[in-house]
Amino acid sequence: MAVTIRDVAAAAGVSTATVSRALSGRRPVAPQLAKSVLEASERLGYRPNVVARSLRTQSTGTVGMVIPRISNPFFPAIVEAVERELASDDRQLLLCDSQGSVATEGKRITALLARQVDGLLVIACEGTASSPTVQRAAASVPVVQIDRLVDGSSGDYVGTDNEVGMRLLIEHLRDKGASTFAFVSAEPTVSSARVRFDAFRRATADVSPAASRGELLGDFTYEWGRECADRLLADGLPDAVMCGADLIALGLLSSLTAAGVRVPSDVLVTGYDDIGFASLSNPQLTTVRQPMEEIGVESVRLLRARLESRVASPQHRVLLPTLVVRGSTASAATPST
Amino acid sequence: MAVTIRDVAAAAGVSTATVSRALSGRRPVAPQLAKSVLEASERLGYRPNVVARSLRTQSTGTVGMVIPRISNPFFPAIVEAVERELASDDRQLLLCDSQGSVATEGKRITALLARQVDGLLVIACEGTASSPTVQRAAASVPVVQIDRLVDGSSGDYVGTDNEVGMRLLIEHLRDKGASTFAFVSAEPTVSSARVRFDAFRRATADVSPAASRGELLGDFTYEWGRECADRLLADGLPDAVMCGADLIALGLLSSLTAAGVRVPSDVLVTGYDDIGFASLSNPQLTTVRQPMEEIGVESVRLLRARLESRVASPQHRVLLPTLVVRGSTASAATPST
DNA sequence: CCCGGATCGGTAATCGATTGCCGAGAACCG
DNA sequence: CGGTTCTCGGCAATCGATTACCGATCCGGG
Repeated sequence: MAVTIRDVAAAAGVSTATVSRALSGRRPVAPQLAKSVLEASERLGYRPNVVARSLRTQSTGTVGMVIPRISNPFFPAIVEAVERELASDDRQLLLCDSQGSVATEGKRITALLARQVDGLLVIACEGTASSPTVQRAAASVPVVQIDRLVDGSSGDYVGTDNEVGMRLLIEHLRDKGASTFAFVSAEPTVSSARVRFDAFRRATADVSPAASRGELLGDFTYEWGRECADRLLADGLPDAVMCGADLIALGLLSSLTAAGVRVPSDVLVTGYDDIGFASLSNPQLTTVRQPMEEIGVESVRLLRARLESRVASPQHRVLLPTLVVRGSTASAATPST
Repeated sequence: MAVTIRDVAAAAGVSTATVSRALSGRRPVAPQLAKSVLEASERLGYRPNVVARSLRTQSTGTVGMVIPRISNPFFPAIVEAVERELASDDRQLLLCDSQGSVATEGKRITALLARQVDGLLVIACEGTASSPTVQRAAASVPVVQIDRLVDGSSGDYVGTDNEVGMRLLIEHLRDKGASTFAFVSAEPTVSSARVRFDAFRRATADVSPAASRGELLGDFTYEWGRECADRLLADGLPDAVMCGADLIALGLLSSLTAAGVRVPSDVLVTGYDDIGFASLSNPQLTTVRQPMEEIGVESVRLLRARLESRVASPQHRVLLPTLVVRGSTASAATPST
C-alpha cells in the first residue's frame, strides 16, 4: 500500500493531526516539529490521498464539464482554455462528451454529480430537453452554462453575442454586393443557433422579402455542409451562403469546389466560430470569431467566484465576436489570381 | 446535505449494511426488505457518494488520460472513442492536456495519481524526458501508452505501424512518378515521429542518394506547415512533400496554394493520420489513415484487461494503417478538371 | 429431537484524511 | 505572584460508504 499520513506521523514521532497541520499549514506547528514532519514526508514519499481528503472536506477539487462533441474543434478550443485555467488553481477537469444526445448528457451529468464535482461547466446539447437535467444539477452544485442557455434557466452563463455576429456578417456580405442569401445551420434547438437563425431571418427580411433563398437546418457537421452544397446546387445558388458554423461551411466549401463552383466569384460563403481550420481551406473562410480562449477563461472565473460564494445573482457574460474577412468573400468583382 | 445511506436505512427500517447489500446485490437480502430499501432509496432520491465508496473500496472508477494537445484533432478522435468505451463500464475519464510540455505532463500525471485513478492512458509528449514520469506512474497503476512509447518502457502499448504507413505513401508517390521528396514533420522526439522519419530516410535512400530533398523538423502544427511551404518555395520544390501529420500538411497546402502553386500538378503532398479535415481541403489530402476509433477502443480494452488482472506480460497492439488516396496526389499527368 | 450448515440481518471496523475539543504549559498582565 | 489568555500537540470524531464477523433463525438429515 501507499504511504499514509499515519506512516508519516509514526516516522516523525508525532500525531496525524500534527502532520496534517504541518503539511497544510492550516494551523501553526512548532518549527522543529514541522521540519521533522516535512522530512519524514519527503523521505517516505508521502502523497496525500485526495479521495480521503475529499470525503472529509466535502470538496473534491474537481470540475465537471460536458460538451456535445469533442470532435467539433470549437469545443476543444474552449476546453483547452478551461483546462489550463483550472490547473492554475489546482483543480482537475472531468470531461464528458454527450455525443449530442440528451440521454447521454443526463447520464454524464448524473455521474459527475455522484462524483461530487465542486462545479459544472455545461454546453448543453438541447435547449428544451436538456433543461431539467441542468436545473437539477444547478440545485446541488454551481453550474456555468457555456455558449447556450437552456430554456427557463436563470443561472450563470458565458457566451458571445450571436446577434451582433450575424449582423457583422450580413453587413459585410451586403457590402460585397450580395442580395440573396441562404442559411445553412443546425436545427435551432439550442439558444445560440436560434439567435443566429432569427438574426438571419430578420436581417434578410430587412433587405427584401425575397432575400432569403432558403434555410437548411441539419446539424453542426461538415457532412451536413456537404449535403447542403448538393441541395443548393440543385436549387440554384444564391449570392451568399451563410453557415451557422465553420464546420458546416468547410464541408460546403469543399463540395462546392469539387463541383467546380468558384468561391467567392460564383458565390460567397461564410462560417461561424473561427476554428483553426477556417484559415486552412481554399479559399480561406470568412467567419465570425468567437473568442474561445476568453470564453473558457471567463467560465472558470465565474465558477470560481461562485465556489467562493462571492456572487449572489446569476451572471451573464456576453462577449463580443469579431468579423474575420478572408478569401471566401473576397470581392466578387475581382476574382483572385 | 444530500441523502446518505443512513437516511435510506432509517426510512426503510433496516441497517446500512442491508441497504448497501440490497442496492449493490453483492449479497442476497430478503425480497420484502430489498423492496422496501429500493422504495425508500427511490423516494428519497438516494445517490451513493462515490467518494466515500472509493475510499472504502480503493477504486475510484476513474481513468486518467493525458494528451499532448487537445487542439490537434488527432487526439480528440482517440479521446472520443476512449470516453465512449469507458462509459460502457461506468468509468469516468479524467482528461488532461499536457500542452506539449514535459513539466506540465509530469504535474498532471502526479495529480491524477493523487486522485487515485484506477488506470492511466498516456500519449507522452517526449520520448526521453517523459520516460521517468511514465515509469513512475506505471509503478503504481496500470498504464497504457498510446501512439508513442517512451524510451526504455516495457508497458502496454497501442499504436499503428508507422513503418508500413510510410511505405504505403512512398510507394504510392513513386507510382505517381515522384523521384525527389521532402519530409516535413515534428522533431523525432517521440517514437511515432522517429519511426516515420527513419522510414523516410531509408526509403529515399533506396530510391537514390539524391532522392531526399530536405528534412524540415518542427512541430505538429499547421503553422509549421505554413512556414515550411515558404522554405520549400525558396529552395525549389521537390516532386513530393511528405508531411508527418495532416495538420502540417494542411498548413503547407494552404500556403502553397496561396502562393499559386498547383497541387498536385506542381507538387504532390501527403499527410498522415487522416483527421476529418483531410477530406475538406482543396485539393483533398492524400494521407495514411490511423484507425483512431480502434486505437481508443483497444487502449481501453487493454487497460480493462490489466485492471481485471487477466494479463501478465506487457501487451503491444500495433494496428495497421491504410492508404487514403485523394486529390493532393492525383495523377500529375492528368491535371484535374 | 438434535446437530451441522446455510442464510441473512446487524454491529462495528475500516478506508485516510481533517478538525473540534481538551488540556498542558507558556506568556502576559496588573 | 496569581490569574487570565494564548499556543499548540494529541485524542478521537467525522465524512459515507463497504464488509468482516457475529449470532439468530431455519432447514434438512440422521
